[in-house]
Amino acid sequence: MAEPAERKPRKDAARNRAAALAAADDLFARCESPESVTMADIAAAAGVGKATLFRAFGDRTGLIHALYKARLEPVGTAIEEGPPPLGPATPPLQRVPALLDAVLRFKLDNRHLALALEGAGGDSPYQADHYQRWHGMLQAILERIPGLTDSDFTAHALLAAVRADLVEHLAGQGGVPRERMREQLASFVAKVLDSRTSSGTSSG
Amino acid sequence: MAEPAERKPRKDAARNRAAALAAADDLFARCESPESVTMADIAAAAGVGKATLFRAFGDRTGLIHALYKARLEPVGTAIEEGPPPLGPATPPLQRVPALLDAVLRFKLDNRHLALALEGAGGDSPYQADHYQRWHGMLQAILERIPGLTDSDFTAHALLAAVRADLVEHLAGQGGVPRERMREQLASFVAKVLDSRTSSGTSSG
DNA sequence: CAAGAAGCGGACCCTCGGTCCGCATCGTAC
DNA sequence: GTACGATGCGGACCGAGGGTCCGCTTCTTG
Repeated sequence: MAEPAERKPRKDAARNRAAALAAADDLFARCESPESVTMADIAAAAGVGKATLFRAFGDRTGLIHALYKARLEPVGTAIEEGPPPLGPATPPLQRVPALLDAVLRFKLDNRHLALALEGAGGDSPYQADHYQRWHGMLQAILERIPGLTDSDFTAHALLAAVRADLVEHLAGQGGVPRERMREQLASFVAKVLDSRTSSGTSSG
Repeated sequence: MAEPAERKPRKDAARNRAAALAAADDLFARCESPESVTMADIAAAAGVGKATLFRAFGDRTGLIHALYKARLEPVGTAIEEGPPPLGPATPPLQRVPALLDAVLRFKLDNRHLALALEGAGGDSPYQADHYQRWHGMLQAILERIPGLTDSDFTAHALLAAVRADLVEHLAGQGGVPRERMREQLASFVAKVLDSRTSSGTSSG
């Protein structure tokens, strides 16, 4: 009752929305810098007016979020309710690297999109729901590792290692091949998890 | 001879440049989001014309870089040729956490500026010289730690943990106090360094 | 002090995100 | 099928901000 909202959209509206997403997806994939893809470009490529974009998605970041969310859904559910090594049945010490590897692969597979999202506008990526989701999941898993402290910060720090622009820098300019990068990340995560987890907080 | 360039600048030019830097510094420190500080604002605050800014710094990112570089200089030299625990005389296992702590403190002390820089325009922060410098130093130190592999990636990953927007997120919205954050970072770095550094790179 | 170089500044341009409003299209009731 | 409101469409339009141009001022130098 509190939410009668959400009438089902009209047919043409749905079609236009889909066309916009497809066009945007395509443009972001092709173009070098996400900045170079303008809303007018997307509208033109989708064969709709600019206003249609803004009506459907609110603003530029809304569009990018919608795109990202669609791509992200499979990964999210795979982690939340899928089979091992990603799913909840996996013991934490294996699940953490699996999760980060999944995130890395996702960013490698969606480089331009991820870049567009994290570089979007100037509002911090840490506000975005998808980040909150990943961080929440990772932190929850970390918390189940005995002796590991500061799960909140640790989750942030680990996720920072797979930030889109870093991945792009390494894969793009750095020329680091995919598998090599996965190994390096795995090795790094292992270091964090393997260490004798007596908190070494040296005071001051 | 190959570089006759760099005539010494005219007096008023130097004065205006300094005024611009001071004004920009001030504005960035006051305003919430770096986005909200426009070039026109800076010009007005400095009492000069917009063209003077662009002549002196090339473009917006040039101005921010110049500001940042000035602030950064002391820290850079402290690491490169200062006394322990930052300077080169320090053994690697202590110098790495010292360096990262210095970076963290710097970002905490210059939050707005760092945010402005890393969020600047949309061009990756990994291209910037100051990042290259820090990464280079950190990697060089890491390389001197026996048994530690992938010093390049490790340096990136460690520096990612102190990225401006993460620091801002934790210190700002998260309300994490300064000392707490330093402890968490130290603990994280310790985990990376302390672990039995047999490279865990599982092949394939 | 004269002359030319160097710099100045604000009016101006362009791009781009975002909005407005008259018109077309859709869903529906008859 | 048709008439009629509601919903959506689209391109002209707006405002803001980065960056440039050009006639004028100020510094430098002999």
